[in-house]
Amino acid sequence: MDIREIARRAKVSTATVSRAINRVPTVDPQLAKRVWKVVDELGYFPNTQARALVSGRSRIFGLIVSEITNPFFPEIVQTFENLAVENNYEILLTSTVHDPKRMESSVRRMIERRVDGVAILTFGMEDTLLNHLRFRNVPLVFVDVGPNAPGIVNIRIDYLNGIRQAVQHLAALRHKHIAFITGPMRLKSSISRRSAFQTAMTEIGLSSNLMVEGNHRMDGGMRALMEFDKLRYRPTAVLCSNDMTAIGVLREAYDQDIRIPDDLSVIGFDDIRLAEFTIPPLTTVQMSQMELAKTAFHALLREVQRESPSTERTEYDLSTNLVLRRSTAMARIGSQGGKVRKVEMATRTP
Amino acid sequence: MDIREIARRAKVSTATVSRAINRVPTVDPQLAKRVWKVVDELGYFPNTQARALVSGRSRIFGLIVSEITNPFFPEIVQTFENLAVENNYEILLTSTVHDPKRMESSVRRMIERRVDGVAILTFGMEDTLLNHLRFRNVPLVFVDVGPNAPGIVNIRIDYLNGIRQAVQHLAALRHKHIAFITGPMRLKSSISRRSAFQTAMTEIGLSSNLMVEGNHRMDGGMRALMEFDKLRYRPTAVLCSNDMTAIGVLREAYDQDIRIPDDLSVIGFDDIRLAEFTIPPLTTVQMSQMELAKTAFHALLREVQRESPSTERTEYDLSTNLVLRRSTAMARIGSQGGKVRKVEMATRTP
DNA sequence: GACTGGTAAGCAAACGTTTACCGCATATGA
DNA sequence: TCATATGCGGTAAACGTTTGCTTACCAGTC
Repeated sequence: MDIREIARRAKVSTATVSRAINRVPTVDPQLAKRVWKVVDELGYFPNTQARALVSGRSRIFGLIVSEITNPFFPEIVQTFENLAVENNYEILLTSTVHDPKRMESSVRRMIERRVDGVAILTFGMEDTLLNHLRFRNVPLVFVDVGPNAPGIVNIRIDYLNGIRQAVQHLAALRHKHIAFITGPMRLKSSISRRSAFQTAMTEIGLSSNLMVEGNHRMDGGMRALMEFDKLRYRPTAVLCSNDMTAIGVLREAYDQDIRIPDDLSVIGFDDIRLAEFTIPPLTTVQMSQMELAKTAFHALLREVQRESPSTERTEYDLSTNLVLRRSTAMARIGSQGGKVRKVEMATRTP
Repeated sequence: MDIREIARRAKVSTATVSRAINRVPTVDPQLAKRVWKVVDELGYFPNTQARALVSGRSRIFGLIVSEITNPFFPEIVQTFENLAVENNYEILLTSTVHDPKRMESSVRRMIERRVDGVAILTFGMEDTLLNHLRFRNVPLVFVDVGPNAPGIVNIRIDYLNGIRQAVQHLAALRHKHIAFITGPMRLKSSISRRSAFQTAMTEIGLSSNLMVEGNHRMDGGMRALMEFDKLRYRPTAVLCSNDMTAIGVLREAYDQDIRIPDDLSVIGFDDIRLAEFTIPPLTTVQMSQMELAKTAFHALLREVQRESPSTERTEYDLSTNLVLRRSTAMARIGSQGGKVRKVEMATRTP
């Protein structure tokens, strides 16, 4: 069943059917109605591949993420998809799972399907791959790590604002030994977060030498907390490079009977949906995934709709903000964080 | 840059280029090498829309889920994608967000993009929509709720096995008052889980009248726990229709100072990745998302590869199993679950 | 009545592949 | 030497749309 079948039955030409379906205003309302009647009767749906072939637009946007199972992304994917249906686009979702081969295959898939644009949310991409895309004039949106080249849209994240709020919140609660668990240091975003932390600490005259490297996953947070135990001056508060790390800290603290927030204050980063439901609910720096997705999508849409290939480099800004929940508390005077609870437990347990 | 350009430069016909690229064995190795050389030099990638148009296969599988932000799905999507890249397929991911309009648009998008098959993981679909797909002979995979019709693959979940294990585990821990928080009762899967619970309870002579309806989300679990407070005989253990509900219970228990598992044992269902990292780690019934995704994908692949449109109805089985973690404990003799801790707290707080 | 201008519909080319079919060259057997 | 078989490469049709150009029709003008 194709457009010709419709044309035959509606006794018009295929051109008219095409125009009617695409709601071209010059077609006579009578004819259009006749066409639509047949279309509905037969349950006809236009073939997008044929459309794409002749029009040169696939109406597909690529979305490259690092891994779909990272709770940071589902919200983004969902928002992206919502916008896609609103605008008659499809999403080609691809994940690199931190594997260069997969990154390469992602790019290949994008090109083979002739996507109209790609949002790259994977914090880094090899130049040769990037060039494949650039060479074909595919509109590109990066977050944070895009090369500073014409025709590439960058979404810049203002890490400092939220992290400063977090640090100052802890300082106001009398914390002096504030630790930071970084992300994997090969990631630009990890580096940015860490230097925001250092800046914020220095600003208020605190030392930022209490740092250990995590991996943006829960086990990294767990291990980091164990690292702190070995230290002479244990932190009374810890800021994490993302929420998953913080959740790992919460979990390890539970195992070690370190009470959160009484014995240790914890702050995360990202504000994933789950942060509201941890135990205790996690105070964290919000970086809105919805905003991020919206910005990326609309940037792509804008690039696609402009006729002349954009030459200036576009930037968008995304701010971050502390959201207070229940994982921080006043530092206990003169004390360090750590295993204090075990004793109390002993008195309590029957 | 197209196949003709390659042909011109390699001084062969487009047919030969096509054959070389598709690794048809009859083409002379010399020629093939020449073709590949040009292909690599120019960075040529075949246009999948043109391929799809002439071959009649899009090499796209549809994947309809209810919402991507539900932590049950990312694992499935990831597995699906991994299999897709292995087999040179793409995924058209679509979510219904529990909206009939979106369900309809999902189906339309699948048809317009001419997917080679659809996995429907959304626990139910209207008949008229279903017929659009069936009419076009699109291979379909359902979980649990597929109509019992020829050509439709169903993955049947053995809820009873896992739920029986859960119930018997609780019974062995001396629990008598075991509650169940259902999912939304318009879902077939919710009904199946509930009746598995009833069966398992009846089998061992326990009454299964302690049930309240949840919504498969955290807030549903929280509300359900509050419901129990109003009861004369409060449960000492609660089984949840999914893990998100259980996480809600954990969270509400934390707010009410109900200790898990000391005061209340909690068991979830699904075993999402997160279940290992709740506080305390959640004992739950595992229904492997990876297995589910693999089964669905391979079923689709099989349907696509067979030449004659399958006429017999295919079924696959997926079993469920209890995985023990730390959210269950011995029932306290003669006691009911509930707010006992608050008193102790009072003695502890300075 | 002939011409012009405007509007709406139709014709046919084009998009980038795959593949059925054909033809040519070489090998094979008589 | 010639007829036939074999194998490989090329020609061109086909896939289902969109859209530039042409045509047809009608009304208005002189």
